[in-house]
Amino acid sequence: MLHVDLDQFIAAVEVLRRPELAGRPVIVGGRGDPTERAVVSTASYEAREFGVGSGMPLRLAARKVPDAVILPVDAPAYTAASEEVMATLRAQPGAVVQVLGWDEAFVGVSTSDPEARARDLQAAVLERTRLHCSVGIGDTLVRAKVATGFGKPRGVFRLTAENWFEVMGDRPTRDLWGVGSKISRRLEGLGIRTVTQLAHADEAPLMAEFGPRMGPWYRQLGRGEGASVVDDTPWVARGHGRETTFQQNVADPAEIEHAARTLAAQVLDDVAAEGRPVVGVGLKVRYAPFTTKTFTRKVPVTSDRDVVVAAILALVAKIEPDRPLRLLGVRAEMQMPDDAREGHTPTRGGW
DNA sequence: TCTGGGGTCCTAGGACCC
DNA sequence: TCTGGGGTCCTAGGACCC
Repeated sequence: MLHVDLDQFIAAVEVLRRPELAGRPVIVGGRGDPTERAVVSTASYEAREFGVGSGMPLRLAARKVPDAVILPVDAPAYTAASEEVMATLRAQPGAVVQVLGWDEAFVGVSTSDPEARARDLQAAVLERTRLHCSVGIGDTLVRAKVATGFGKPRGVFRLTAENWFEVMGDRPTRDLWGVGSKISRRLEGLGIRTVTQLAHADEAPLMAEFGPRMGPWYRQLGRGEGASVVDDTPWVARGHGRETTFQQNVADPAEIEHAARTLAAQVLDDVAAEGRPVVGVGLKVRYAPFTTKTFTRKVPVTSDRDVVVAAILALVAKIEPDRPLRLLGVRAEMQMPDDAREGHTPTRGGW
């Protein structure tokens, strides 16, 4: 199968509608104001030259690139561009498309010449959307996904059982899709630093460290193995959440309750648009400087907004008084339809 | 230079029941 | 007379991804 990833997607969409920005360092994040609490969503390759990347505080990015063009995040524009890209992929003969986000998808195809297929796909996307993408070819989802990174920008790369260890074997486990900084550090505690070491590790210590599901799964990841079928079952959201980071920390209970009610109203609008009842609520708070706590609570299946708001306010009451808040988030879990996909192997946000 | 916002899934531990 | 073992449900927290 193929994995398609648009190159610097958000920055590219911005440059398309402002051609004069081509070749300039473009940084997209927050409301486009580098004095605010926000992070970089995407930086153009020109900006990356200065060491700017996704997730970096906008303030810091602005200092690194003094003449950067800093733009606000315009989600509707990216959604529209994304839909055109995905429609292009779906229009490919025999293609099964599994969307992973605004700028990514797996594309299942059967072909004797995957590289040619990948080039065709890049050409089709470029012609219809004027956007460039990179394509990974793999015999599993994991290998295709990892392969794309070697194809960037605008390239094609193939990763299969044949060359997996040759390409990935000596790399740190952090380079795997699903291994972040915390897991790679815990793996190091077990004496596992490289992909090859993970692939050949004993299962028992992995299970003891990560549990009965995740332990074996990490080892499988080290081998690049796992699902090899692209699944285009429509995605059904488990819930919706809204959160805000306060520009100044907030301690006033009345102000906190007001913020919670505002977030709850937005969440309930998103939930209502799906037409499924609520089965649980959650509250996330970040106390200054940066300690995060979550509270959750089941509710009897309901579509009554007042009932949901009351449940959320009951969680608000658990917030420690007199501790300034930096962030407040509200979430609602919805009842899942009986036919929704579940019980798949863990990919943690990956599918 | 302090660290967004939207999601998903897994694990541990306590409560409760038989 | 202090006490087993199994199962399920719920909450909190952690980790990852885009």
